[in-house]
Amino acid sequence: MSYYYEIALLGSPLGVLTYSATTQVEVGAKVEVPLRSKTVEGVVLGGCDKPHFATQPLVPLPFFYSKKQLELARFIASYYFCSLGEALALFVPFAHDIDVKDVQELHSDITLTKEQNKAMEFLQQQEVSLLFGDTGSGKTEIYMKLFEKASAQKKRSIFLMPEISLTPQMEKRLKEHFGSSVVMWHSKLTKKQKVSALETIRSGEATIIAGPRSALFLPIDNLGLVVVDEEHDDSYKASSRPRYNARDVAVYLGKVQNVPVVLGSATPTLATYEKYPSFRLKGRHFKSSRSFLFEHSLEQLTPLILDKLANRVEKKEQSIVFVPTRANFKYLQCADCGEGFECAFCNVGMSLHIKLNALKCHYCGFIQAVPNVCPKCGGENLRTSRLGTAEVVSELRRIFAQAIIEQFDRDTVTTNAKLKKLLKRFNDKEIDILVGTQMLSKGHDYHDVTLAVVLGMDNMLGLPDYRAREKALSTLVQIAGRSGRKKDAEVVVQTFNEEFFGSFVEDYDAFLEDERFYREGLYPPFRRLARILFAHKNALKAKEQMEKMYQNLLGFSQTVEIVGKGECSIAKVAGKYRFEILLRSKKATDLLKAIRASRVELAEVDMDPLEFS
DNA sequence: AGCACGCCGACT
DNA sequence: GTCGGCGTGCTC
Repeated sequence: MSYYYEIALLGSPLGVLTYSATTQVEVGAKVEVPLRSKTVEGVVLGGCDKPHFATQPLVPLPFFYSKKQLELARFIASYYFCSLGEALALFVPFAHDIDVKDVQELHSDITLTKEQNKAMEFLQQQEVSLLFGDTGSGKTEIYMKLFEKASAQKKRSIFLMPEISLTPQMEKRLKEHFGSSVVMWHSKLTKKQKVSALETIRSGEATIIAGPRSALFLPIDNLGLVVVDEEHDDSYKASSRPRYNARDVAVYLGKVQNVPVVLGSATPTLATYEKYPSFRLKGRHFKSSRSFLFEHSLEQLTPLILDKLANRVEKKEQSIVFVPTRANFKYLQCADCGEGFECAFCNVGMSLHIKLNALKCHYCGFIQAVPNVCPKCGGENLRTSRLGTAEVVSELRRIFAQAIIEQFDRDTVTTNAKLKKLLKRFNDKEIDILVGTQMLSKGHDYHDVTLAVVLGMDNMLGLPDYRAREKALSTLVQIAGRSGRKKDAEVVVQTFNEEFFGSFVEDYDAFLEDERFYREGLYPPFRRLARILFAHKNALKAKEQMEKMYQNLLGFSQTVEIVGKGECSIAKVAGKYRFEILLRSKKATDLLKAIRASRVELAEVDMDPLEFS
């Protein structure tokens, strides 16, 4: 007697395949199956009739995906256009299908202010809601109180944060109140750590499961709440298949599990602000004040900035300097003939890294020696442009020889240990000036910063992205929020757009209202976008597929607008030529319908895209 | 004729 | 995605 089952292959873009078994196997069971000359893992989706072709046998494994995990995976596969196997590969299965213990109740000494209490009560009444609270207004305490309330109902909570790098300090903070009821989960855990984390979840000891995107996909019973902190952060969007947005998947998870979802931010996206009811939590419970100073200048270390920094160094106070670019300079160019130094594999300029004595491509990692003369005209006048963190650090070290100045970006902070060490040194006052990229703006606590210098805002604002204003302003607000926690602080913003930043930096509500008019009828959240990418090392092949899909899409002109098609703005990355189609519609379902019916090979669908290069 | 490389299609 | 079959083209 044989049984036949449809199997989704984990991580494979292939469709469902049929395998046989001599005994019955449960739906959701993890199995091993032969594929070609290899053994791969899969998930049983259901039984089926004996097929007309010969089948191979499956081997059941002692792991199971729950009905709800399967349902969420189906949503991801259909909305984000990947195979069910690719979607299921995100999930962690149960080690046993039974044996779920009671949730432990949490008790902490957290007391909320009147306003925080009001916020909590509001959030508890909504299915999905936004906690729109200024940096330092006490959002985290509200989350913690919500976790406590959920545990009183014998329910557990998922707490999402944008990046692994933010987990250590949040872990510390959570554990101060809830001890071993907190478990952190992220992809960088060792195998052993993962096993132990899963054990605490299974045993019922873990009541709060916290981490970045991947924390959404654990086998959690008795879920009572999902909190997405820093909901505005682009890190929630996966940049490879499945290109899901963890914030949106969290909302869907809440719907599937019938559990409230709380999104929190000091700088919420317009999308979230428009879509969900929000509670506005104003003010900061720090007593210090913050003043803004706008300097109309191109991106550089001006006398004003150096003067302010000198003043802080003298007073033994701490400063942070934000620069949106890594390396010493983003570009190198021949001043005689204008020739730029492009990566051999990508259509992007190579960045100058003086420490490596090399030009490096920030897209594919290709490295080449720094040329002495222009390879095109032989000219010796090579010119750098677009200041980066490394250059700011070396200039500041030259100017302030007595001060300790450190770099804080992806080039220097390569491991969690380095991050921890750097943050500890900064908070122990061993560092005077911390120079960094976006990393600097992301939720790390600096207690005693009295000066924040913000460079490059105009470059961010000028990006060809409908969210450029939102991104630039939220970055500025977030960086400003890192300063002035204990003592009064100054924020120096280098920009020619004082009008924009000046009007909104202390009034994000007003920005959201203004932004609504700018986007109405054109951009999300009022319209939905999908970007279809075609990448291939043969440019013609990529282009042909784009044209083919374009033709197919023309049939949907009633519901879906083709905003543009052609070469991507970065036409080649890692040796692959890239073409795109950008689609817009009033309804996501219309986009999905049109894409489903028009899809061709090579077409990589990016729903609700955040990247347009 | 023998082999390396690259493209294309199938995978149960 | 990845493997293997096969065709092209170069070398012995």
